[in-house]
Amino acid sequence: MSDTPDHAEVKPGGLRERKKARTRLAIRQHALRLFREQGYEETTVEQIAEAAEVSPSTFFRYFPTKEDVVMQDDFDPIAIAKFEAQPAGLHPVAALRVAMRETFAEAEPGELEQWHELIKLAVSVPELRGRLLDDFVRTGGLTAELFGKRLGRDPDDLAIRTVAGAVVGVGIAMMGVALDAPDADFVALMDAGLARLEALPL
Amino acid sequence: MSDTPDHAEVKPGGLRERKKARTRLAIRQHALRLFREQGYEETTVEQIAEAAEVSPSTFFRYFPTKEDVVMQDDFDPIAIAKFEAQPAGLHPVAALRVAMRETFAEAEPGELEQWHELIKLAVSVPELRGRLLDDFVRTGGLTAELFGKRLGRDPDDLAIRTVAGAVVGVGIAMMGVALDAPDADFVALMDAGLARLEALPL
DNA sequence: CTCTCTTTTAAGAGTTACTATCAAAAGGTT
DNA sequence: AACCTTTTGATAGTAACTCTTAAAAGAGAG
Repeated sequence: MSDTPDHAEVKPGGLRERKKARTRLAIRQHALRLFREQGYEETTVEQIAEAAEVSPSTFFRYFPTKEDVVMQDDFDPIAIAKFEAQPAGLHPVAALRVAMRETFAEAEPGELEQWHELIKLAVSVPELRGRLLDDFVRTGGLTAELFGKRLGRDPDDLAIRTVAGAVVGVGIAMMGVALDAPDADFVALMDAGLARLEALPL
Repeated sequence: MSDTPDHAEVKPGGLRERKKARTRLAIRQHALRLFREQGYEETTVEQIAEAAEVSPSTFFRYFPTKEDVVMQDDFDPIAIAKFEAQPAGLHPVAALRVAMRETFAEAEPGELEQWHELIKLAVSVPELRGRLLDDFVRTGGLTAELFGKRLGRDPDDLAIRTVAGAVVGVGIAMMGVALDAPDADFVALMDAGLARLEALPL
């Protein structure tokens, strides 16, 4: 109950934390490798655990579900900051475009590449696809909030929610396009799609 | 191999077919009742099977997954026909609005009510939500095709896919709104949202 | 270094959705 | 009644989780 634990407090750079991070990374990388080699559904959690040299229970302590190994957005918070940094007069969708372009431009090459691979995996596996879209919906809510803040309006305003929904829809559609044409530049597609949405009144 | 089976052909009005329909209905209704009473996740397939007086294996013969008991659109084919019946000059989104309004206007009151209940269930259960959105994506592809046909253009045209995606996105957003405000008229919301999309160039 | 507290991990058993197989039951035809 | 086909149920098995519990390992205090 006290705010000064008796013993063994969590040190930011302690062995414990480092080991945890290493274990997490190991599980993730072995999982992704196995998914690549033999497919998502064909890979069992047990195999992943074995490859990463941990027990299945440990796997589930790090990732609540098998899906979570694939699903984790690291881009959201960065993109949000960039969005909010745009000049106030800009159309929200325009601001979003700039934020998105900047975010991906700054990402490291390997990171972007892995992100593409994950997207492809997520889109092609039904189980993951559902989850991916779930994330999209969350993003839609977030978008509505950001738009509302920028315009000084209620984020529940129907017009705002409609446009935010359209943004999400374009994201989903472009993901489909990217699936059909694997070499397509997803960021460019997204930018072009969003450009059209700037015609929407707000 | 011949087109005249030796024995036991499928007669449209035979006992077999009627019994199958009855079984299917029984499973579905008992499942939905149990979901209502004790929640989706809390209800096991075994319970449903027992309530419907069939074996678990039979349950899975009728519905490949537990999710499928909830998920089944009966409206799509009707709405498609209505969409294609609209005059050619109309903006695709406008045609879609008319088709949607007519489809729901013709639905029987009980049917619409049950549909609302299913939507609410689907939106609130993560597992079903994923599936619902998957359906939405399928609908997006369908929409792009219908738009393409109507405009005499390639359905893979980026503009068309973008607008179709926006339609889907609005659907998702309005579903969210309907969740927040349970008494809202989903059809009216959808119509209002789509109205805004008519501003998009095509 | 050792004792002790805390966190992390492993092991085990159990639940549930789903698959596969195969024999029994019921529908339908001759 | 004889016979084929479809439907059904029983059984066994897999894999993703969940829960509980005890061992192992990190970290501070003496």
